[in-house]
Amino acid sequence: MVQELAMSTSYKAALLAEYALVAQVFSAPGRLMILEQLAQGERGVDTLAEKTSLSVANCSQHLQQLRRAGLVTSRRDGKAVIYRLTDAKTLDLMDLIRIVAERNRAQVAQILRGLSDGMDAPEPVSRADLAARLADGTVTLIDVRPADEFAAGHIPGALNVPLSELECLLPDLPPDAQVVAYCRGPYCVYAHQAVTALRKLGIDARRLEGGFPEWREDAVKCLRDGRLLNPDAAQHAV
Amino acid sequence: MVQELAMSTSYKAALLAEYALVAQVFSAPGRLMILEQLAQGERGVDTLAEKTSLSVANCSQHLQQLRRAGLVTSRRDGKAVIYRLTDAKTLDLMDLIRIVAERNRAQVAQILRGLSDGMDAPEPVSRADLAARLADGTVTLIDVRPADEFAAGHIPGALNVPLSELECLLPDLPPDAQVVAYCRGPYCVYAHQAVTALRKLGIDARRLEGGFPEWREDAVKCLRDGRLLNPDAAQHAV
DNA sequence: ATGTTAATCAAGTGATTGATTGAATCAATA
DNA sequence: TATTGATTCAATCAATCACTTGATTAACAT
Repeated sequence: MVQELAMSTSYKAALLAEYALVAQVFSAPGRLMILEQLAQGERGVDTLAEKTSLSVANCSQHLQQLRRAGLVTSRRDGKAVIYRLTDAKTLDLMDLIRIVAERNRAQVAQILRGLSDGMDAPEPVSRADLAARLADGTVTLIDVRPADEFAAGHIPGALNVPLSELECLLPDLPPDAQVVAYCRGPYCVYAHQAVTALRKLGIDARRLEGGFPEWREDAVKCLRDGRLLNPDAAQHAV
Repeated sequence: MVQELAMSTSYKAALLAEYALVAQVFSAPGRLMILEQLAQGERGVDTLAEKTSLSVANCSQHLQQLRRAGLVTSRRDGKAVIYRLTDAKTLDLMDLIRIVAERNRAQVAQILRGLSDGMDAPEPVSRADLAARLADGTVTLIDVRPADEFAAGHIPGALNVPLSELECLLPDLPPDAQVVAYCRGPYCVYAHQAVTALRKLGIDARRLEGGFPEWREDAVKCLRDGRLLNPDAAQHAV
C-alpha cells in the first residue's frame, strides 16, 4: 500500500505536468493570436505569420509547440503546410480563459472600458437573437474583418465593412437602422471598436456575442440537429 | 482611422497579454496543486505547503502570483493568513484544461490507463445518479481523502476511508455491495486508485464524477433553486 | 540539373521562471 | 515592550522561453 501511495504521487505528478503543459501553450500572446486565426479555418504558415505579424520562423516554432501539445495538426498541400485545430474544445478553453480574466482581473475590465471610449457598451446580441432579427430583416449585419478573411467564410447576409471603411457604410444606412457587428471572435476588438465608432455617430449598433467561429460552431450543431440557423434558409422558412 | 487601427492593435496586445498571464498561472504543477487544495476550502499557507509538499516560502510566492492574477484573495486570522479562491469559475477552467489535455494528448490517456492498472475502468457515476442511489440506500459512498480534509467537509452519508485503510473497509462490506469513491476532484487520483484496488478484489466499485468541490458547487446551486440534493434530506423526501 | 518558394531546423541571446536560502516584516500575546 | 510564530521579501542559481539569424530540407517549375 505504501508502494501504491508512492505510485499515486508519481502518477499525479505526471498528470499535473501534462495539464501544466497544456496551460503553458496558452500563456504566450503570439500563440493566442495563432489560435484565433486557426479558429477561423485552416491556414498556412506564411498566412499565419502575416496575420499575427510574427516572423515566419517564430510562427513555425509556435506552431510546433502547439502540435506537440496536440492542439493543432498539419497536412501538406504542395509546398505549403496547412495547420488546423484538432479540437473545437480548444476554443472553449480560450473563451473560458477570457471569462476568468474578465471576472478576476480589473485591468481587463479597464481595457474593455477603454475600447468603448467612455460610452457604456450595450449588451451583445446573442446568436439566436441575430438569427431571428435577420429573418425579420430588421437588422444590418456587418463583418468587420479584413476582406480576405471575409472571403474565406462569413455569416450569410453579412456585409463586409473593414474598420477603415466604416464611413463608407453610412450613406446607405437609414437613420434608424439597427446594426450588429462581428469579427474574429471573443479575442478580437474590431467589433468593439466598430460599435463604439457607430454609436458615436448616433447609430444603434451592437456587438454579436462571439464571432464568426462561434457562429459557425452553432450552425454546425443546428444542422446536425436537423434544424436551421442559416439566415438565408430561415428567411424562406419564416 | 489609422490612429484607431493603431489603438486597436495596442488594445489587443494588452488584452492578449492579460489572457496569457491568466493561462500562465495554470502552467506550473505547484500552482495547480495549490488550486486543488483551495478548491476544497480556504487554507492557510503552512497547510497548503504541507499538503503540496512545497516549501513555505515557495508556496507563499506561488500564492502571490495567484493573487496578482486575481484568482485568490487572502484574509488574516490571528497570525495566520488564509487564502481562498475568488471565483468558482477558476475550477471550471482547471477542469477544461484537464478535458482538453485528455482529448488531445495521448500521454494523458496513457497515464490514466496506467492508473486502472490494466483493468478497464467503468464510467464514472454522475452526481445526480449518486443522489438517487444514496436515497435508495443501494450504494456505499466512500471519501478517499486524508482524514483532516474529510473533517473539513464531506458529502453527507460518506465514509472516510483513506487509501491506506482500504482493507479495513472490506469486512463490513456485503459481497454484492456497490461502492462509489470520490476524492478531491478531477485532478486527484485517489478515487481512481481506490476503484482499481477494490475491483481487483471483485467489488463493484465506481468513481464519482468530479470530487468534493464539484459536489458542493452542485449542492449550492440546487439549494439556490429551492430543490434539495442533500442526500440526508432526500432520504426523507423520498 | 537549377532556381524558387515554403517551411523547418540549429544555434545563440536576453529575459523570465521556479526553487532555495536566509533575512525582514507583521500581528498577536506574554 | 519584547517575544514568538507565521508569512513575506530579497538575493541567487539553474533552467526554460521567445525571438532572431542563418543554414537546411522539401516540393515544384523552368
